[in-house]
Amino acid sequence: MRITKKIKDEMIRRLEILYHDTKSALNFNNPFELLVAVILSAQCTDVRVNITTQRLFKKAPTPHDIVNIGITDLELEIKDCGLFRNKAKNIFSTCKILCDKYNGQVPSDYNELLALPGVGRKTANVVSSIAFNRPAIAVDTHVFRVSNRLKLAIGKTPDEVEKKLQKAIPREKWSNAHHWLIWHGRKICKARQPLCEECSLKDLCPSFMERQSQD
DNA sequence: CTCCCGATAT
DNA sequence: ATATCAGGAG
Repeated sequence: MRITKKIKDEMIRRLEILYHDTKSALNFNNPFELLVAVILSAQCTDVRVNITTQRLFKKAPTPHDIVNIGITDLELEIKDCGLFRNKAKNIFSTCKILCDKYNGQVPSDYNELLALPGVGRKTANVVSSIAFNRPAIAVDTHVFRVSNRLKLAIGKTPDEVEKKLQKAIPREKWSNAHHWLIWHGRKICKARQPLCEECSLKDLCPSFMERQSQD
């Protein structure tokens, strides 16, 4: 069944009320720290990333420092986050580029962000919107799952869901809505056992309706 | 599509 | 035991 524009607006309205004061769960003090944290966050909890970055930035706070400690030590530093060989290689290469091309700074241009190794659309959107205040909806695992369950934006890929979310949500709310959807996914609309009974959107949610009518 | 991958929740 | 965790590259 199709979800009307009116219902989607009501979903957004309720999410905004519920999660209006939420922000990034990743700890960072500047765009560079955010960039590294987001690269590390792939297939890893934010709690684990925050423990790792705190330790890492104490030893190597700048791109230059990370290039100096080298890939092998970097691998050991970030091992707990998983996918550590890929992440270490990407963070190292990205830091080298930041030093060589950008004077040790993170570029604010979207396409330049996207061109960095280990930076895909999701990471570029997060850095772009949080660090540089550009409207963007980063579609991570939570945003993807919640959007599909609510049928707020249906898609087989994150890119597809991103495009549909951009149509469903006014541009000035994009960056905030990204956080509303994440927090809803973390607290209520969880991957394994969603807390549908506690969900303030259950009367609007097609997935909950379907689940109801089964038993 | 597959591979990368340790920590954690269920 | 196994699904999942703020994905991206080949």
